Amino acid sequence: MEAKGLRAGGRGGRSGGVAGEVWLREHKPNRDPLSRERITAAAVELLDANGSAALTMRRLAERLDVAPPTLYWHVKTKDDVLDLALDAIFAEVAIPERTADWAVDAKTLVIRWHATMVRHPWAPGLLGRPMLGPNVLARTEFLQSALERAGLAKQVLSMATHGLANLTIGSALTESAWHTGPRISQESASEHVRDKAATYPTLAANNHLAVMDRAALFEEAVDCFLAGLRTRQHR
Amino acid sequence: MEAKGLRAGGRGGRSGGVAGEVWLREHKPNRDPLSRERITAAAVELLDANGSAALTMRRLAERLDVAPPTLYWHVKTKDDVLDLALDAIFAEVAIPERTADWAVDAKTLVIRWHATMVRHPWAPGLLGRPMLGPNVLARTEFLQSALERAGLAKQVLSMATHGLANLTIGSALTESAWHTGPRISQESASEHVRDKAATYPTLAANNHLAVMDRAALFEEAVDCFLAGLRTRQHR
DNA sequence: ACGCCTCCCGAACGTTGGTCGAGACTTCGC
DNA sequence: GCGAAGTCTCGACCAACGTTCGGGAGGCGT
Repeated sequence: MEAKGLRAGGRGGRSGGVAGEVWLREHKPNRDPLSRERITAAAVELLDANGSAALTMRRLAERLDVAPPTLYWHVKTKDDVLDLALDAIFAEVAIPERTADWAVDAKTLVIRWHATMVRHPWAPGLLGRPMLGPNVLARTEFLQSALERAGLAKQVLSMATHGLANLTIGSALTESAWHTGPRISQESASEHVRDKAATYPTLAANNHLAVMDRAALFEEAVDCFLAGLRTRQHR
Repeated sequence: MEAKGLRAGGRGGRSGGVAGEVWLREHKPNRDPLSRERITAAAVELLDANGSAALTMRRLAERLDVAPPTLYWHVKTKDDVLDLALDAIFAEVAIPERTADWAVDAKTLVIRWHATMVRHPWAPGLLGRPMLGPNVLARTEFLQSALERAGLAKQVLSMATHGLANLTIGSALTESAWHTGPRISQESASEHVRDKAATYPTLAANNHLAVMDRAALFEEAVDCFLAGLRTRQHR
C-alpha cells in the first residue's frame, strides 16, 4: 500500500525508466488491436460456455489477453457487450429463401430463430431490453414482409408480426429456463407437481412439465397461430 | 486485523459486558420476527419502485430495518427472493369465474396475467427460471383446465397451454423492454428505424415499433391463437 | 524534434452477494 | 428455579464485480 515508487510490471515508463529495465518488460508485439468484433465474439463464447453469470468484464478481458480497463475504450458499459452479443447470435439465423407461400416463409424464419435461442440458452434472458441491433431488425423485416403478403389489414399485420415474434421469444424463454442457472431437472419438477395432484389435477394428469419434444410443440404452436391468422385474411 | 479483543457495538455480550452498558444498547422491542412473507413484500415494493436493479440485499435489509445478514436466516440466496417476489405478484392475477365458454375463460386469464406483468415491468425479465411457485401453478392449472374443455387431442392440449402461456410471456417481455432499464424512447427508436427505410422498408412503412395500444394488440393476438385452436378441435 | 491521436494498463473506489461465529431472546425439560 | 436447546439477529469480514482516473507507449504527421 505504501509502495508507489517502484513502477512495476508491463511496459515501464520512459522518464522514470530504470536503466536496463527494458529487458524486463515483455514487449507484447503488434497484435491486431482489440475491436468490438473480437470482444463480441469472446463474449458469446463465454456465455455459451457457462451461461450469463459467466460473463464478467474481468473474465472477458482475461480471455482476450488484455487488462480489464482496456475493454472500456471499445465499449461503454457491460450492457453494451450484452447488446452486442445478443445481436451477434442472431446473425446465425439464416434468412430463408423467399417462396411463394408467405406462411412457410414466416414459419421457417421463426423456427430457425427459436432454434438459435435454444442453442444459446442465455439469450432469451437478455431479451428484456430494446432489440434494435441490425441482425434483429433484418430478421424482423423479413418476417413482416412475409406476413404482408398474407393480405391482412394493417392493424392485423402489426398484430401478426408482434404475436409471432412474442410467441417465439416466450417459447425460447421458458425452454431455456431448464438449461440455465442452477439445474433443476424437469423430472424432479414434474414429480413435485404430481405430488400435489390434489391441488393441480389437470396439470398432474397431463404431465404438464414433462414434454418430450419441445421443438415440435413450438412448431405446432406456430402452425396454430398461422391458422388463426388465415381466418383474418381478406378473401 | 489484530483488533479483535474489543467486542464493539449493538447488544453487548453477557460475559464480556461492561457495567452499565445496558443503557447504551437500544433494546429493539419485540417486533414481530422477520418472515419470508415480509421479505417478499418488501422486495416487491423495491422492485416496483425502481426496477430490478434496485433490489439489493442491503437495501432490502434497510427497508426492513434489519442488518443484511439477517435476511440469510430466512432465505438462502438472493435468487430465492427473486423467485418469491415473482410468484407473489401472480397472486394478484384473479382467477376468473368459470363460464360456459372455455375460450373466454382462457382469454380472460391470460389477459389479466399479461396486465399484471406489464404493471410490474421487472417481472418478465426474471422469467428465465423454472416457474414452480404455487401462484403460477394455480393459474396454469386454471388455464389448462379451461383449454381441456375445448376437446383437443392430448398433444394439442399441451401445445395450447404452452403456446398461450408463451405468447403471454413473450408479449409482456417485449413490452416491458421499454419501461425498464435505461430509457430509450420508442419514438427515438422508431425514428432510428425510419432513418434506415432503405434497408428495412417494410418495418419503416408500417412503423413497426410505434404501436398505439399494445394491450389491444395482445388481445387480438390471443384471439388469433384461439381461432387457430378452434380449427384443431374435434367436431 | 514536437505534439497529437490511438490503444492500453496499474491502481483504486464503491458496491455487491454471501459467510462466520458470536451474542440475545425464547422455550422447554427437569 | 436452571441449564440446555433452539430461534433469530448482527458485526466484521471476504472475494468479486463494474467502472473510473490518470498516465505511459507507440505510431503518425509536420
